[in-house]
Amino acid sequence: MDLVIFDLETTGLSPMANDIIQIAAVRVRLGNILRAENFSTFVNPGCSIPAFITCYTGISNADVRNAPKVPIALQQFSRFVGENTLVAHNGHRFDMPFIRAACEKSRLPMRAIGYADSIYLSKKVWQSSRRHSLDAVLERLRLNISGYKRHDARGDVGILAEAVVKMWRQLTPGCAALPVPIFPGVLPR
DNA sequence: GCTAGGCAGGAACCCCTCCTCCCCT
Repeated sequence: MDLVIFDLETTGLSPMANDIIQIAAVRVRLGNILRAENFSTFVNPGCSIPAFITCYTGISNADVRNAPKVPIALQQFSRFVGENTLVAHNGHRFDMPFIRAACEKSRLPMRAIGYADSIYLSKKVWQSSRRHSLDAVLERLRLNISGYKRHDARGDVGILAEAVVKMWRQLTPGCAALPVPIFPGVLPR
């Protein structure tokens, strides 16, 4: 069983009011990042991207104009994931609710998929800390992120994969099983 | 020109509700 580390960029924070504009993912097997096995796509949200989101993510209307719409992009992502376990940072509160809402809005038939939230890895490694943002995790792990573009799903997913593997090795040196809860989520069927 | 929604977890209190903070784009 592999892990699929993924990240979404969206037009805002509300799964009901906002839409996905980029999905990126990379596969991890037994604690090793399989960099060649990656997925990334811009997503055409069918609406204009707010200026502050373009400022924050660097993703413009021109980037998504010819991209697949949400249902197609999510179905492609779902095929890439297969039956493997998803991992996202704050996925429990952000990414997975976004995917569920996007499926519901597009009336896509759904299937069950397990997912973990890397915030729980951070909470397990640094139990006394209250800060578990991705930036806080990167700072504590002293990861060199100079080759990655932050707030672009492709960059963030590369960074997150490195962070997940590093925390995982600290908690379970053999990287046998992920030592955090696996929650029930959904992807398009 | 535009910057918001909702969960988790703690406090106070005894089972909920309220409150505050975190975290994501």
